[in-house]
Amino acid sequence: MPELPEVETIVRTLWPRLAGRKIQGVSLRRADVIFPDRVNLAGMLVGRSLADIRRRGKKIVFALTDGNRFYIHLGMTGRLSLQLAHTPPAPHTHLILRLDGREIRFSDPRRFGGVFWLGKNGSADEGLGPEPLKMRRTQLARLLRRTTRAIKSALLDQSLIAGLGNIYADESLFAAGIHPSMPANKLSARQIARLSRGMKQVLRRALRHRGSTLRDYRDADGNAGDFQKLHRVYRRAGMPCVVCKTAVRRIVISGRSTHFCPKCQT
DNA sequence: CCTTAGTCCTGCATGC
DNA sequence: TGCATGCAGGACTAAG
Repeated sequence: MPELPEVETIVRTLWPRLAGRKIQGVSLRRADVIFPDRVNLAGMLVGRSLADIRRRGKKIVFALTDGNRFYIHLGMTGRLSLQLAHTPPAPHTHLILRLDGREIRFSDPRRFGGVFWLGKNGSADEGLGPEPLKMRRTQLARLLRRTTRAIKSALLDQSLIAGLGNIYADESLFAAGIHPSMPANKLSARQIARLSRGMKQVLRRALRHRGSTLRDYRDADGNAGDFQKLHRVYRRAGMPCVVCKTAVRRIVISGRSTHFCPKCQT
């Protein structure tokens, strides 16, 4: 599932090559991936140029030179790719933006993702907490102090911290040596410090490895990431902890599978 | 406040 | 071999 490192990698592979390009045409193959559904996307996009593409949380935010903006959320299985126009589109390609000889294509088999029109006034920050890589330890402490939920659950809450998903929440908690069930407001100052550091370290490493490809994720050029090889707990239930050899456990928190080492995480 | 369960959806793994 | 079933989960909603 694309989380912060995957989404950031897509933006980094997309934007440098698309700066200023004009959208020549729009092919909407499934109208129900557009929100709100009344938006005439083609009418708003054709003839406009790309002023910016950036990431906010897990959103890919497109800015047009006329001041309008929209974002794409990839959900579970969404992909955004830059391909030559003559390449046959992958199955479940819902939206195509034709540029010069190339196209930006949005595909998403499971359709948990979508294209969200913001217009000139809508904000991509809506519903999102701060960026984890820009967060200071004190800010993290402030956020976590005011909730009693399990820390794992808090890390997944985009309105608290924007960009972590199931993989990086589990990996961050392992890096910090914190049990995922621990109530967020019970973390010691020391644990907060370890989490602040561990979370950023995990995200930066994942960025360096261009994200994690378990099945679906690819960057805009179709390349897989390789951080999945460095996962220390995620989807490693029953396998020995890389630090202490204790079997990694899998439990369910907030309906999400959660992986941790019972010895290293307390 | 919190949690759980259900919803959306398809592809893949499993089991008979 | 082929079918049915279960599971994965990001974000949201409803219910308890």
